[in-house]
Amino acid sequence: MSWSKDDRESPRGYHHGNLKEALVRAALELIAQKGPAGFTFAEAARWAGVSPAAPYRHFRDRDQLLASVALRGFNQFEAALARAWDDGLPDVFTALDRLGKAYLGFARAEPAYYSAMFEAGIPLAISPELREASDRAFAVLRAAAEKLCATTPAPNRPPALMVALHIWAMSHGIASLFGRGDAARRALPMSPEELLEAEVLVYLRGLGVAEAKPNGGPSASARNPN
Amino acid sequence: MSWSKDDRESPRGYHHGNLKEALVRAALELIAQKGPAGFTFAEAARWAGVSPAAPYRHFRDRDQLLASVALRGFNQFEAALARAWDDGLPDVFTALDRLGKAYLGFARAEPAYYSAMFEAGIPLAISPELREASDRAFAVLRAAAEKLCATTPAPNRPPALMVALHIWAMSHGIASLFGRGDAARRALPMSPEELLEAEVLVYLRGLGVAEAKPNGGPSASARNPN
DNA sequence: TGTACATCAGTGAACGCGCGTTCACTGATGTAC
DNA sequence: TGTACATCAGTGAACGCGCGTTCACTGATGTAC
Repeated sequence: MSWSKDDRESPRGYHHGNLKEALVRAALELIAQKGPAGFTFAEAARWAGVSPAAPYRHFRDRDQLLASVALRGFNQFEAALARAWDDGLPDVFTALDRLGKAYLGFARAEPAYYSAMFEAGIPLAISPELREASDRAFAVLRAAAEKLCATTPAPNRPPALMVALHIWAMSHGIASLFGRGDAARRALPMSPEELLEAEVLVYLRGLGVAEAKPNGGPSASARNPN
Repeated sequence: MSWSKDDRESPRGYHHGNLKEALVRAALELIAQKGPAGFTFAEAARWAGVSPAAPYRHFRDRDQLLASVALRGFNQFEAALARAWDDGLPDVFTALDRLGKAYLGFARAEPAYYSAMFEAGIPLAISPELREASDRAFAVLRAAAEKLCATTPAPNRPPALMVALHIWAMSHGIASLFGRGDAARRALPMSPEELLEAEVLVYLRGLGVAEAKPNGGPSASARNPN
């Protein structure tokens, strides 16, 4: 997120070369430092080493820049979730546990992306790409829910969409209440990861799918919440 | 939230009479309109019909005013939750369902309070009162979790603190992802209330406490999520 | 290979604006006697 | 009951500042011929 070699290596002349990219990175850095509110168009320009008028060549306004940040965030988020889920291999429960950890990991490692995506108040309707990117990210959760539900015999199989929304809500709830270490937070009896894992475990048992692996739980690091 | 009779009835002379109160209300109104970021000290003063220097008699800065808003928010939140929980009467499950609905109801009816409390980035450490108010609100969830856990035989009774945190995370997750109608949101197959109720039901079944009332579920409006 | 020209990305100066904050002040209120 | 005085809450003018936005401009790049 800080200056990388790429930014500095050629001392740039009149043309920046990759200003759009640099502005997105500047925005990320500023959001990380001061929250989505504490970032201004002018400061992003300064950060990119460019005059205050230059950003207007690339973004109509602040919101469009923020939307651009959120868009990249959703893409990276989707990639991280998909990588963790890995099509449910080697088994649904192990993969689901990885998925939850990836969710929390992303929120913690990329708080700027996360807040641009979920807390900055950018409406998804601002651009079709944004909505699509958001949908693709959710589709990973949805796919996981499908596979999970498929382990239950059809008669009382829960609706996968609902399960996906529940998993999302649990993950987001824990991420946004306890997931970012910096702010003065409530002391917890366990890490956010453990808390989420336990929550999902209980939930799965309630769905009637977790019984499939009664001995030891879904992953090596699982602890019995009882 | 808008001008009530109290504000207008005496046309006020040199002294406002209740400026502190009026500033808190102005902040609430402004936060409701434009989010916690889009509210300024100066505008709150204008809203209260007072010179821009006047607020300094009552608040050191913007953050202290925001903290004051959050403090009142926690107090009202606690009251609403406690009223809904009603000591777990007539039975734990009915009361818990009311509690969840009260949580979502508060977040929807008082988005300004809710975001000052959870999203404005005010650290709880800013004042002891704030932390205490927040603790008291959480204590209601905690009490509910205690009573819930007490329905399970001791040997594998889940830790109440963990259960309280889980319930909080579910409620907050749903409230902040789907709970506020205004922003362009994702289309849902059910209302946030139904979604949360179903989620908690599954979770309770997973805990092993919901079996106590297998027929019909915890409340009249409960739907079997299967 | 060289030249003319169009296009493009960034400049820098300027503007109006609202904000946060300060200051000496003044009008209102309450209290001591 | 009246007067003097202290305290307090709000005034209004002023300041420096950074922001968003515009404008005519200019340096660099690419392309046609």
